[in-house]
Amino acid sequence: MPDPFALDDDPPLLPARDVPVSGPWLQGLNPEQLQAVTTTEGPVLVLSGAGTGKTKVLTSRLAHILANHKAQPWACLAVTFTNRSAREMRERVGQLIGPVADGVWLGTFHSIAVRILRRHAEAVGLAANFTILDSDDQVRLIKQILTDEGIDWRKWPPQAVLSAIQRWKDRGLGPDKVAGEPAGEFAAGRLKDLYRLYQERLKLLNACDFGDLLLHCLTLFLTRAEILDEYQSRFRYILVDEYQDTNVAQYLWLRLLAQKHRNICCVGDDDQSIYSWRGAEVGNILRFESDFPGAAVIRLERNYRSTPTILAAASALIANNQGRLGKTLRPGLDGGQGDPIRVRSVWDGVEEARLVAGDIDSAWRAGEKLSSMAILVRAGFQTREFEERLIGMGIPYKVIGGPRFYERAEIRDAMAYVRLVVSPDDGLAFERVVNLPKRGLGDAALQAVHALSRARSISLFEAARLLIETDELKPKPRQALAGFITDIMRWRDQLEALPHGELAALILDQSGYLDMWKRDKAPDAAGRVENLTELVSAIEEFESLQSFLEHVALVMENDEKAEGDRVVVMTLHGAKGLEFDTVFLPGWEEGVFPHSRALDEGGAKGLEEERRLAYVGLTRAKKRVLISFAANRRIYNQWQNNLPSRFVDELPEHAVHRQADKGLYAGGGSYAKQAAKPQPLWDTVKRPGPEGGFRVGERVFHQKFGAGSVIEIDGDKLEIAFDKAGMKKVLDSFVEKTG
DNA sequence: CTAATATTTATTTTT
DNA sequence: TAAATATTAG
Repeated sequence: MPDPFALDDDPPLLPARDVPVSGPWLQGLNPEQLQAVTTTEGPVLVLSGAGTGKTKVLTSRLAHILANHKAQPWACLAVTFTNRSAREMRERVGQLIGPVADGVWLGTFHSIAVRILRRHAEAVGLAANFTILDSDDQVRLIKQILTDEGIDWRKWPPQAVLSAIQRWKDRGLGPDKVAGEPAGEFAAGRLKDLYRLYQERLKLLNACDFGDLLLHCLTLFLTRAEILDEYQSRFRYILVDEYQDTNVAQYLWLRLLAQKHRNICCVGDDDQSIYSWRGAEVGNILRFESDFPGAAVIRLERNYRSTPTILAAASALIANNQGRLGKTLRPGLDGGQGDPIRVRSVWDGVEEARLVAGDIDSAWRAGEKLSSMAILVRAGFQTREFEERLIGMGIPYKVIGGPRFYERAEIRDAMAYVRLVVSPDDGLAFERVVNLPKRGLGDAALQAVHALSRARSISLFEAARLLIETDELKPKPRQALAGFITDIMRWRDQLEALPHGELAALILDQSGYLDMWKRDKAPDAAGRVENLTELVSAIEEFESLQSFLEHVALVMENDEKAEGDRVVVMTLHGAKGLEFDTVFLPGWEEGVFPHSRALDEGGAKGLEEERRLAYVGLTRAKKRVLISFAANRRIYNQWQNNLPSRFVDELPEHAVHRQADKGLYAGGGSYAKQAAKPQPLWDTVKRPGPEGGFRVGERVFHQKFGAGSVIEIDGDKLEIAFDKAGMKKVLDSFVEKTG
């Protein structure tokens, strides 16, 4: 394979003890980091606590290997979990040593697996152009199988079947390997059959789900020794990010690949393992030394992010977990102890939101950036109360973690059209859009298509094409279906002729799909039309429709960057890997956090994972942490009386400052001990507000509330009568004048 | 086939 | 509460 960035034809390996070429990539590393970077030979486990510079180590290490000509770029494999970290790593290595880095096999587990699998697809019974299913397709497929098998899918939700199958795949178990697994009562004990049928259907469709990417790779390696050998020989150096999050399949995959050269470096933190419910095995990191005898274990404990107080609190909290590899975060920054962690109790969720938003507001007025603050919640539903309050106060914010672009219905529909044009035999795409927009094709017509497709073992598209030649269907649906088929074929003919961006736009237009949304009067329809326009321009960025589809399958971007200066509101899971000056941790109540369900389902292990989540939350903060809990919370319409989270009591007394609402916990509980000492967190300085220039009676528009008229003006605050939302007080910078 | 009504069920979600 | 889904009446 010719490579423009080749260093040598066949680089001689340097003797292990040779003096390494030094360079910018070794600058500014502390002794432990330096050791982690320069111990290139043999297995290395880097236990990297929060904020100890793990990305720095990974990138410097890769740069070090390449700059010392220890291996060609393409003999290095670096795997991450997210596209975001892959991108960041690529950029940073590039900055250190230039474009040589481009040749490295650097990417997510899944993208690397696809790359390998495309080359050897036939060895696992697929064609090289196999498609990768999204979760909608998977559910649809399972639903079909359940129907075929006469299993009531209302009683056994397809989602649940799917997640059971996924857990098996996470553990590297194919349908033939689950024999030893408990059958369970699920779907009358037929779960294993369903798994087998599901896999058969996938093969028939020439498709894969996400789990398959890894699983098929494993099968490939285990059944074709020569292929395994090729990759084992190729990858002299392997680097793994977030090792604590690997599942069994990924672990086996890595272990196979690393077997020959044994130069594998895994970086992770057992204390930040928060994805076990998705198949991640902390065991992988705990077992590393026995799996790779002679492994060097390097601990990075010097934290360059948080104040000593925050570190003390986080360390004390996590010390309550059993079976840790054990690390102690040590402050690595100069400066004082920092502010104590504030723990505050409030009456209810509304008051909690008021308190937090008030703090944010005064910090903002004091000149603090909104983007330096974050509200981290346990579960999505908690964001609402904060949102309402922030809107009310006119504080710009961004909730991160909503539906992702490529998961929106309109985007998936549009992509189904594109898929169908690129590969008409894509049955799932066919089903998704045959009757969208409504063409008058109902159950009856679709049943007929399905029946024929099954009887002749042909695709749905093919079956439909035959069917419209017959009188099987009533005239109306027959016409409709014929129109659909000819549309698809016509677009297909234009695949070569038209630039693919134009073709995509044409498809959306002629299919009537775009029109469907344009005509829709629902409030979110306009946004959907916009999304579709955005999709078309995204398509234009790619070489071809095929490469676009591949990109989408693999890169379900969730990198919504908060544009402008905004407070971010997100889940604790979403915050992993990020940092903020000030972190608000609301909802520290038994049942909410730790979440009762985690406790019910996970028992003691579940509790430990919740505690790790708390640890992740605390260690996101550079300067300040503000924890709060409400005595009363309304959950699904009923009021609950909550006790403070046990995690609150696990924080060391010296690091916290407790503050209780007057009258709350007055009986002498620990929250009455320290009376509320009003103590402003930030100095209040008037923030220079933008000159509004609004007039009473003027018509304005607000993102959330819609159109309205100004009723009263109070400095930069406006009292507005919204046509739909009623009377609200908002900040002038949040509304714009209309016509 | 569609639209209106009833019922259900509420963690976390890197790809 | 409210969103998502299932049922049923038109």
